[in-house]
Amino acid sequence: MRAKARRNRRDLPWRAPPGETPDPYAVWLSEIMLQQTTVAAAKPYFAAFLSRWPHVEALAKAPLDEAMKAWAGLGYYARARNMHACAGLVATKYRGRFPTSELELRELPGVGPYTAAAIAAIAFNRPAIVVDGNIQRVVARLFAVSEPPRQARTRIAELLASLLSPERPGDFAQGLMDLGAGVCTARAPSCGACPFAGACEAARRGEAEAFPVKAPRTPKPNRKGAAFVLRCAELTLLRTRPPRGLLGAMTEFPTTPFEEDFDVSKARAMAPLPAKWRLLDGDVEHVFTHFRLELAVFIARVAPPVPRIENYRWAPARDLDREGLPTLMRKVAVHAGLIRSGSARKHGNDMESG
DNA sequence: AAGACGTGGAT
DNA sequence: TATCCAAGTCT
Repeated sequence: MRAKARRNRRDLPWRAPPGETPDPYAVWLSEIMLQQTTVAAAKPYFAAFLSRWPHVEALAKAPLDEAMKAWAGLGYYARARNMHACAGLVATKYRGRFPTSELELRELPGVGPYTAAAIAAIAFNRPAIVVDGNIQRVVARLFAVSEPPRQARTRIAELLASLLSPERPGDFAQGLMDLGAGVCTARAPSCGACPFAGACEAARRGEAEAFPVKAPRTPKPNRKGAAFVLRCAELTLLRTRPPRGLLGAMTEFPTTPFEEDFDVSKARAMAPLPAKWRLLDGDVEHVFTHFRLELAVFIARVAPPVPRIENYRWAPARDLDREGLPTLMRKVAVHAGLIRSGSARKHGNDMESG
């Protein structure tokens, strides 16, 4: 079993070679990036961050907006704000060394019950009970847990702890996560390849896919709004969103609020300045976690000299990529013809497709 | 306690 | 096209 487990081990950039101790900073950074995010999406960001900020004190010294720019496109931007605050705290309060206890880790911004346990187990080999989405699924199937994971989290943790007390908590947690990611998958699990199939109640019933039980989902409302793309010479008008809430602290084109009953015909009055605003054909469509957005895009051009507008700034339209726009705003830029749809992202290497 | 909070890929 | 899903946290 151990040999097999080693063979099936995923080789990931934040993992230390077998037998070696991983860098706590890299473990922490990867765990923050992987929250609700696929491995494939996190990889290029992880590489870019580690290369640019090789240790926690370097990241702590970086201006917040630089960290936000580097995070742009990954989503859940509160993670980036908390990440930066956490780096500052570790650099000062802990002199650059991450605390090793689950309790202290849990107090760091952006570090919840899962991440605290994961860092304690993986980086410090502490006997923490690590329960992520993969492990919830594995345990829910093993015991045919009848409640959705969110309600059953404590019970799932207890069931997991009752299984065994692993010698190497970090390897145990990561092994279970790999099992969930590659065998005990959400859809079409490979029970025939699972070493625990014989002990699995869901598999015994032949209904592995029925677990974990799904919570009823709330429908996504539709919201509307408008964005304003203003050009002056080779510059375009940008601003920074408020530090909390949707896309908090991220760069954007001026926008209206996003509302269900938004009236596009009244949008021009909300523009950053009076101009000959032209409504572009077609909306920008974007799906957030909790609502769909149809964004109308207005464009206008003003003649130099470049007007100074409080709370706004002008940036070269040529290299908007360096502004670190969230995906919604990239779509606006594409729609307005400022950048091409295949234009290289900060970390991706996707080529122009047309 | 339950909603807010992004994005891209797979089905 | 619609829905689901991916190493959750904060309020």
